[in-house]
Amino acid sequence: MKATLQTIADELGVSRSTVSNAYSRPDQLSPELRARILSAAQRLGYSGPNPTARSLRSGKVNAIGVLLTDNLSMAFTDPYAVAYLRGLAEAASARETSLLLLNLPKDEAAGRRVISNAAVDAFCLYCVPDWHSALELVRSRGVPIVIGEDPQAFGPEASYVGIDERAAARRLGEHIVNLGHRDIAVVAHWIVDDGVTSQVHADPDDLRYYVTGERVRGFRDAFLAAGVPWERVVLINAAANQREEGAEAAAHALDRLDRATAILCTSDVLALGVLDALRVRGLQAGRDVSVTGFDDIPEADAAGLTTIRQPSVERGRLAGELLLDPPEDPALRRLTLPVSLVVRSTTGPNTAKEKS
Amino acid sequence: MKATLQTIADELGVSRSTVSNAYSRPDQLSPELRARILSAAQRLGYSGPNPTARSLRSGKVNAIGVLLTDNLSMAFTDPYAVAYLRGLAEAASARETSLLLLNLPKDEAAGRRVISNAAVDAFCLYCVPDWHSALELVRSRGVPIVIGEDPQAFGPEASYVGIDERAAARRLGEHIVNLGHRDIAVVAHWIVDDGVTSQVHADPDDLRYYVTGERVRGFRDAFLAAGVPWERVVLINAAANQREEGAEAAAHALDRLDRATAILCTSDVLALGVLDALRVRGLQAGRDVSVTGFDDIPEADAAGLTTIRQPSVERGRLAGELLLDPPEDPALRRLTLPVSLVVRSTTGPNTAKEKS
DNA sequence: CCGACGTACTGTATCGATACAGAAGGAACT
DNA sequence: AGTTCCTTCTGTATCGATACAGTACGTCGG
Repeated sequence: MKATLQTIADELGVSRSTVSNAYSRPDQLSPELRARILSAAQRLGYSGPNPTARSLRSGKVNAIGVLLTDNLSMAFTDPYAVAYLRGLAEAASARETSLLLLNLPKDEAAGRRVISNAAVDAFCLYCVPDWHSALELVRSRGVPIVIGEDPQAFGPEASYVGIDERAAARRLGEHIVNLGHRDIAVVAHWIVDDGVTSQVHADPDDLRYYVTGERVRGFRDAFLAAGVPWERVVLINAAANQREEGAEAAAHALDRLDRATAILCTSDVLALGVLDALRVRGLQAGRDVSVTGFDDIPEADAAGLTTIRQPSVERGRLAGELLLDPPEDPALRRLTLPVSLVVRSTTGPNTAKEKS
Repeated sequence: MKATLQTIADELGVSRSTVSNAYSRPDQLSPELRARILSAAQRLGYSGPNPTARSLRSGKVNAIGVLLTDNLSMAFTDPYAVAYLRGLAEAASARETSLLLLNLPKDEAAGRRVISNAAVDAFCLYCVPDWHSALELVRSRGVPIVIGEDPQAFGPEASYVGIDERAAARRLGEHIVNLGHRDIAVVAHWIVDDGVTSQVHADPDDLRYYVTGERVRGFRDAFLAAGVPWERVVLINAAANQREEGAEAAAHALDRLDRATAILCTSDVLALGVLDALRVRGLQAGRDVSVTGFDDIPEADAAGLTTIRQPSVERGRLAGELLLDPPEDPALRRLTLPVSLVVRSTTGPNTAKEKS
């Protein structure tokens, strides 16, 4: 039989309310009585108010639900995701709030149960496939939501912290075409049925994953403005957002007669893999082939990678703050953060002979 | 006014129990009525039983609390920790249980509140400083606990999944002394007050962090057995378990006249940093200087690092299983997993001229 | 025709706390 | 002395569900 507030109250002959106050509102009772209560609690092995009961009554859980797809290790492995989570955890921790990691299993019914059963004050969605079936259920829970990707995904009532993915990607594309590149490959990660890293013919509007789609469309915007038709661009699907897949993907751009002179990637992780592939082939990034990434993860600096810097930690931190201290003004709940183009050594002028 | 079970019950003129059964025990009512209930719920914007209330009544939360020190990014950055968490999440997810990340803040009172308020069915402790003040509170919560480090930390009632750290380290030490090395440095991460990477004079029994202490003691066991006194060993404190600090620490072993011919590290991450430092100095690992790690993280293979392989993912998975499906027999709740010595290219015979 | 049984649903007690109105008693002020 | 106020504690209602015993009603074998 576990001790409860009532156990302590009976022991000391005081009311349950008073014992509750000893924990939750110490100013409501005399210090002496409070000391007696706490020592009786210690003696009886009572470790403080039951969190579940407290949550039921007070309506607060002090937890944010973080939705992760079943590919959970991605959330820990991808440097951008780690940075985001760190920012989120910082904001939460500062408010004595914890993160509940909700790993959505493949089975749809099980996923619905996980969401329904999650005791949380709010949900944070990031890196969640935007077509996932359980998302509607998240909204129906009626708690605050913050999203980090498609600003339209949940309608205007959801908070949003993101960047203008497309405009940012366009800046990378412009940088590349301004350097004179015309034989261009794009390495992107999205979901295709076979899940193999390979060259594909795809319309950027068909790519699953909002972020990937926007970034590729941004590249295309730049190419079209410079007179490079999309058909001339080699689009390569990376089966996962991993360095190895980036290297794999690069093979499709490098090991052919009309070798690309520039490879744009939808993430730094993929770009690092592309750089690996260059190294293996004795090619020099920035001279023989230009390479760009996206995100500016810590490793990008050491690799000299030209990329878009985005405030990843800040994104997470702001997401947490929007959930826990929402501003009155709805406009302030939809934040688009600035990014910057970071030009390093992996991009340079096109030195290849111009095709006839 | 949010809808509850009662709202739906009133709407349809049935009892609250029946509505509850529609969600939790579908076999207790006719399919037709259940369909009517679910559709009324949809109409009234009811998203299923309130998780908090359900938890209060049923006594289950479907969450495991994972204690992390305030250095939260470590948990996501350290490859061993990531692997462990992945295993834990796998075991939890298979049982529709989520992980509640409890980030203990520096402030002690706040840390106690975080632990007290955590609605969890069990706690998992790993990578938590063993001297942390909040740990006693964890035990007093009276829920199952699994620990991953010092098997004695919580007494026999806590489950335990670990390895024999000391014996494993001893195998590395024996490998090194068998190769003829006598001028040895040890790079270890523990907590000292100034938090600077530097050579120190310390007794292995004084190192804070159980794991570091055991591993260093294991090294010493091997040295002593081979006749190498501990005083001859250079012990270097790495300020953090990070690659950069490993490189920094290596300087203290390499940039001196009596250069060490072998450097043993308490983790692969540190060892990778030591290898970086060798490379910068034009030294070859395994020929000029032998280097060992610990853990066998994925990067260790590529680096050719001699190390101890331990089942990191498995450790996490078993921890989750012990918490969620505890075996009857208490002996089966205390698991010591096997490890293996993996000899790769970073260790080799001592080729330095023997000191006079 | 009767008792046993199964199905479908109901009603009340309960999980363990907090909120809030209120009571008792003493101090302070007029 | 009477009023007000403050401090300190009490008592009841309530948060939103589930457990479990109980009821109503049909079915079925003997």
